[in-house]
Amino acid sequence: MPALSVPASPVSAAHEPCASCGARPYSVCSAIADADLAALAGAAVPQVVPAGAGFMDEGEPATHFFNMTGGTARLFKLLPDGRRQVLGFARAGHFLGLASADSYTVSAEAVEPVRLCRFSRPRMRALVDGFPQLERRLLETASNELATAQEGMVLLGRKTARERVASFLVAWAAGGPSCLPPATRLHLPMTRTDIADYLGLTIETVSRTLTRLRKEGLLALPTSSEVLMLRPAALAAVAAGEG
Amino acid sequence: MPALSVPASPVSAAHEPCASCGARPYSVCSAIADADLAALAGAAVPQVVPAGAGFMDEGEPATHFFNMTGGTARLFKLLPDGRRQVLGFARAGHFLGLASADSYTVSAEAVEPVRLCRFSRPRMRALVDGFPQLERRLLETASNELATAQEGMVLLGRKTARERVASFLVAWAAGGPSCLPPATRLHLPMTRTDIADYLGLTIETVSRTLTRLRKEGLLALPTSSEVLMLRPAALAAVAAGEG
DNA sequence: CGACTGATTGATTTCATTCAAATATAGTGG
DNA sequence: CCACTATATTTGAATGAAATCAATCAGTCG
Repeated sequence: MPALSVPASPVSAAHEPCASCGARPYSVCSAIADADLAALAGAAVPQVVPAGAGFMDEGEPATHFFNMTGGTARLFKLLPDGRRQVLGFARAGHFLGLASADSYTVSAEAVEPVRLCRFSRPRMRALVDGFPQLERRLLETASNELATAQEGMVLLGRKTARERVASFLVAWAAGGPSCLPPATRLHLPMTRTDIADYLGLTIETVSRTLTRLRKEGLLALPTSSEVLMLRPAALAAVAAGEG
Repeated sequence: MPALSVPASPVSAAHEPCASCGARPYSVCSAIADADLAALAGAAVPQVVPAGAGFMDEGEPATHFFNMTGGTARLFKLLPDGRRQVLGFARAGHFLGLASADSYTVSAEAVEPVRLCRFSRPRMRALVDGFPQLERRLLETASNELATAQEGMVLLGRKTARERVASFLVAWAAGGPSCLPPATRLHLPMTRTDIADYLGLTIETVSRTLTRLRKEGLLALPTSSEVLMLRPAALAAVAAGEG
């Protein structure tokens, strides 16, 4: 093991990134001041997860927290017979692994290649102890996640297929970096199966519903993974349960 | 207005309660040590909410946090046309009002008379600043709520009516003070409409499903608000998606 | 005791699912 | 580059679980 000295260490390139991380402004990491970035970088282990691979397993010991810096992941839970509920899709800035339990309560897989920073529990604990604002930020994050999940319950419990699909598109459009205006041209990296499992529907119903919205002129489907919102306000109205 | 003196104030009876509060061990208040209870009691305003009354309104400015000390409340969200999704039922020890937003994201009404302590935002902020363990406890609470809501998404998105009703009963049985073993005799203070709106079903389906579970011998219904779990393990299996 | 609200039961309908097939897209090796 | 295979998506027809419509039954409270 090397001595305690650090400034300009051999792995400085790997410790540098926090300062230039594009996801930082949108993530919990923004709670750490520029001057303290070294501590953050020292705890973060960058990692790439290839498309389709899982990196968090429901029921397994929760050894790490994850902060997404790129790509898209699906969060989901499985029933014993294989039925799947996708809880959401995570993009850059999303913090994963929050759970007071010592096992993960959800699973996560990369939809498209994911870049993330891994924090071991002990190191995360040390960070939180050293930077109390970080804990406040985590609480804020957890509260937002909670509100999102509760919105998900409304969608799954009380919305029609049409409203669910519209809600998904509107939320996805708004879900980019929070400073940008909602996009009207969307790229959907996930499959119809992912969408169906998120909306509590079947792939056939998702497909039919998209076709219907297209025929009604609310959107266009240049390819199966591209959506052009032609009447965003109308889609938002449908999503809200008014259309 | 009285002077700043406080110890043994005229309202000492109202400032005493934290020490003898039955809900404290199960609530976020357990983060505050006995020695500091005065600070807690100074911030808490006890309140009684009569059955049927609301005390938190989605969309209204989030001026307070609430800590339930008795009774049962329903948390819910409404769609513009009146469709309702009940997000959960809160009992003693439940902390309400968590939201990074400055407006409430959910509404709350008393199902049966509710006792709670109200904390204004500024006072809560002061408490959290003074007792960092409290913030940790809040994060823990929020994480648990998140896990519960995600479980709710699985229920609403992928479970059958039968599985939903069984899940509700099993969760309600387990939802008492966390130290007690799950009860097999349940009292349900909420109406079938509340249950239906929680499970994403209609009252007719809830009623029919309960009748079916009764005919199958999994439970008995001495009155419409009393449930006797005759085969708790079988019910748990149904709830988990195995029955 | 009637009027009211909430719960149960029955008959019918409907929205989404399931089953089935066709079409489009992506990937691979010749 | 293209044929060929595998996978994903779309579309169609039939089925089904829960919703809706409708009526009865059971408690509660002036």
